[in-house]
This record gives sequence, C-alpha cells and structure tokens, in this order.
Amino acid sequence: MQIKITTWNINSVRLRQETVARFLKEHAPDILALQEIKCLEDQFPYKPFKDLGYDYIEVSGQKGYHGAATLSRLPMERLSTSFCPLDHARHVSTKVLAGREDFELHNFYIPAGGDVADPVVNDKFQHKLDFLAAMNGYFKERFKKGDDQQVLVGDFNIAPGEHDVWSHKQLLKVVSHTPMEVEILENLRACHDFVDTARLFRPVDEKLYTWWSYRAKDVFKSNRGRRLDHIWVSQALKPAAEKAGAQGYEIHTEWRIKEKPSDHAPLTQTLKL
DNA sequence: ATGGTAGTCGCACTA
Repeated sequence: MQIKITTWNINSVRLRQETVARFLKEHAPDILALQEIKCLEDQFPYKPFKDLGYDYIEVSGQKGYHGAATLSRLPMERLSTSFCPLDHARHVSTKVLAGREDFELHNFYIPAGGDVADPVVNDKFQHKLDFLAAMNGYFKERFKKGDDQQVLVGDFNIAPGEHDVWSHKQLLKVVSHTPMEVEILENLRACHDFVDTARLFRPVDEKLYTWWSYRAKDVFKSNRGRRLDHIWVSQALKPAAEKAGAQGYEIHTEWRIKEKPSDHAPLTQTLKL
C-alpha cells in the first residue's frame, strides 16, 4: 500500500481554495495537511475538497490567525491532543486507518517565535520553546505506550541544518535558524529517533528550501529560502519512506510562483507500507 | 543597515 502525504502552509485557505483544489487534482495525495488556514472551523471550505474525494476532514481554526486542517481520502479519526500553551489553533492530530498499518499523523504549525531569539525578553520565542517541549512530552508518552507508528508534518518554523537556509552565517541570529531553537528541535528529533525524510536521499550539504519570503523582488533569482516545513517519521516507518525511493520526497517548488501563491511550497512524502 | 510583502480585519497584528 502506498500513501502520499503532502503538507502545505497555505496562508489563508479561503483565499487559495482553488489553488489547493488544483494541486489535489494534479498530485492526488492521499492526505493533505494544511497550516495557517486563517479561519474558523465553520468558515472552512469543506465542499470543494469533499467533492475531490477527501471525505475525512479535521479542522482546528481560530479567527484571522493560525489554524490547521488535515484532509484525507483514507478513514481518519481525531485524536485529542494539546501542544499549545496559549491554546492557539496550531495542530491537528489524527489516527489514519490504513488497514493493519494504522499510524498517527500530527499536523503542526509551530509558533514562528517573534524577532528576538531570547525567551527572557520575547514571549513569542518562549512560546515556541514551550510548544516544542509539549511535543517532546507527548511523544515520550506515545512511545512508552508502544504507539510507535508516528508521522509528524507541518510548518515547524525552524530550518535546522546549515544547508536548510541560503546563508548559515547570515541567519545565525535570525529566528528560525538560531542555535537554541535548532538544538531543541534536534534534541526532540534525536530523543525519539525520528527520521527527517528530506535527508534520507539528499546529502546534508544540498540546499533545500520550502519557504521564500514575499519580500523578495525575484524569488528564485535571489533564492533566499529556508527549509521550514518538514515531514518526520518514526523508526517503525523509516523502511516505508525508504521504499518510496529518492522520488518519494518532493518539494513542489513551482507552486511558490503560481498566481497569488502562499509563501510556502507544498512538500510531499510517499510511504510504501 | 534597512526595508522590502501578504493576509485578516481594521486603522494592528502576525508572519
């Protein structure tokens, strides 16, 4: 069984619902995890996506900001989780029912963290660190219980590697690539032995980006990108990601320059279960 | 070193 999972920070799902529908028709992922939907649950455009076969839709919304939604063609049950200390709508956790190969899918929109990389003077940065700590606590419990089929996707708002940003040196003091948050994210990954699927088949010194600022004049000419969006799998699912081969991981870069694009490109990982 | 853009809902905030 093959499962294609896409994650995409859409920066307003209502504004871009037609773009999303076009993507779904073209790439037909089994699961789409959206972040920054920027609407309430009852404002979410369920119909266009249900019409395309995404019968299972779980939304966590709030007015104007943040918000996440997971759409699936496979049966999926909502899990009740809590990661955000401020109770923002920043995650949707579900259990995907894929026959004997059920797995948990966690769709995250980790706080960006404001401008100053110091939790003492910047509440938003502290919030980001607290959110990461809550993730760590959750997965500790899950693995203890033996629920070891875990997929984590979303906008983590952290580009961990030197080659996950256009200039390691120039971004060392820029929130998203500062040593403290990078270390905490790396600890979270290593502590649970999660696999960053981006680097399964790509060397660590290959530049990979999923986000480019709106403020650039010519996005790909300057190409000042960052890899803020991630798909991680637990060790139990590593063989499934490996079986998909190098083509199993794909950053859909061209969607960053479609008409009225999000500032993030969609990102896909295929699993062969 | 600075400011550049986008979205929601408004005249501010978040990214």
